[in-house]
Amino acid sequence: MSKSPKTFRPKARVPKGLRDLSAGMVRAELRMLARIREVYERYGFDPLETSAIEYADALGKFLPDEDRPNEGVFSFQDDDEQWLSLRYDLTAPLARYVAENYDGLPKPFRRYQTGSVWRNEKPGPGRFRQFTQFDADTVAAPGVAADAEMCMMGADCLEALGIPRGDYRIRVNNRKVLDGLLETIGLGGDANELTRATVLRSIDKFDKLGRKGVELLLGTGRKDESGDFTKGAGLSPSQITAVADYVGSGLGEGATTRKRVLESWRKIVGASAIGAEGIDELTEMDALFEAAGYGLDRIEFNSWIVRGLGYYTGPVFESDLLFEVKDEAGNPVRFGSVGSGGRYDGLVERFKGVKVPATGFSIGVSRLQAALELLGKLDLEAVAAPVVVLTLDAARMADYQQMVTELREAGIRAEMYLGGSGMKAQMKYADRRGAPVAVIEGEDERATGEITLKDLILGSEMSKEIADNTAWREGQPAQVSVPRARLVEEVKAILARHGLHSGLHRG
RNA sequence: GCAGCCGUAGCUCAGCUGGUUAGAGCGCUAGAUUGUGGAUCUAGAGGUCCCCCGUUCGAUCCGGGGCGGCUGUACCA
Repeated sequence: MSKSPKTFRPKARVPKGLRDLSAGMVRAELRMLARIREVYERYGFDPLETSAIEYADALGKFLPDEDRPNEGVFSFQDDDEQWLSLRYDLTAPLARYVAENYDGLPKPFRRYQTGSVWRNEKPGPGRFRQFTQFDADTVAAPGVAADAEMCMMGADCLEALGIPRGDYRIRVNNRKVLDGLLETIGLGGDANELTRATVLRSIDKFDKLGRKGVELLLGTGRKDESGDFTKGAGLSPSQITAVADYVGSGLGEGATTRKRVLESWRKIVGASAIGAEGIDELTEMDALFEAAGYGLDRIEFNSWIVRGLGYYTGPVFESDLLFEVKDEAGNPVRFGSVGSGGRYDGLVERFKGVKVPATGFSIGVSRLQAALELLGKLDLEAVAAPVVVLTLDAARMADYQQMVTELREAGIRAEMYLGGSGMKAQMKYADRRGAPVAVIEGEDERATGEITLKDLILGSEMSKEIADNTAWREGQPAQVSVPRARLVEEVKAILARHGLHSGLHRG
């Protein structure tokens, strides 16, 4: 029990679902963004930035009310009492931007955008409350060529990020096909809207639960591992069979080509006008994929891709990683899609009252990065640490400053030690920083007009063979004395020996 | 949101049927070594035992509530 008066000490902790990114992670993300940007630029998209905060009503759907102002989005009230929200994706702000600037934009309007988005929901593996997305969208393009382009570009991005062909798949479906299926089994019309939503959500879970699980969800319901029960759609046995047959139709021996998949779907939903339209659209996309040489190893038609309800109106697609990801403990982690998109013809209409067809693709950069990190495929060490100039004499700081400046002017990443500890600690600091070279100028050196350069990379290797500390220190391994005037050249020589160019990048 | 498990130093964890000063390993800071990274030895710093309420003479331990974490599920714009 503390008897001292209470002093308030805030607990230092990052809010849940949010995280700090250290140097390696930030650099890794920047590199990922650069690679995606290159692909988007090559496809002819232009950058756009919009604000992170929007009026809540402009984002739509999640209008905060007094009781539950934070359902899904982070919202707060401005001075004038208007509700503001942190953007939860980059598409809704795009719709606002397009509506606001409609007359001045070239149409079709093609833009890419990256940035943080925020969602007030439960975090999970690779799922954060603040995360980075990288979107490309084409607005005012009615034909499915725009959708096909998104799929191919998505594949290009994943490969540009170092994911080999075959380790990912762009999975494509069409909401019109799903609507056709529902119509075919007698679930058309306004009265069945809720049931339709439940059926679509069940189909979406095929990947996770398999045919058996989906059939339970379509029927009476399903109990999960924790004993929690999910209510089913309550379909009849024949309806369940029809849906399950459709979901299974894109798989296995029947799916040797995309055309085959479309043929089997046409048999199931072709009688419905909307279903036939959806299949015609996918047929057209297939022709474009073929013309561009994007085979089944990159893009497939997939019956269980549904995506969010009440949003997409035509082709929908997502990119999935096909290999298993395991966490630190070796348990498999289910990562969800690392990119997704589709056609949304109604978003701009909210503002303008006229339909503006649009399609887009969004890469979940943070989630993809988390997956690559667990795979050990994230390149974390591509920037060389700075050369460290030791500061052994407080009265000679100007000399050290001069050395650092010379190195920097030569394009070498360098810093002088700015802490308050002695030489041993300074060496430890240089070591921990991963510095390739330590520059030492103490009394001894100054007397002779020389400086000591210590090759820390070489020294680290040599230390493995030296058992005795005294010998290790007295031997002063991997260090040379050189004239002060040759500082830059000699440091460069050591860096070159380790394949480092100027200390800025690894060779 | 719902369900299950969990919550003790920076990290990984001990801890007596509820009893006075809560421990270890690793890590951190420093000394041994007038100016040298690893190893070794030594010392030091670091804890409202998640929070609140209750039971009790007394709670890190028992009960209730809350918060947080993990897993499953729901949702995923």
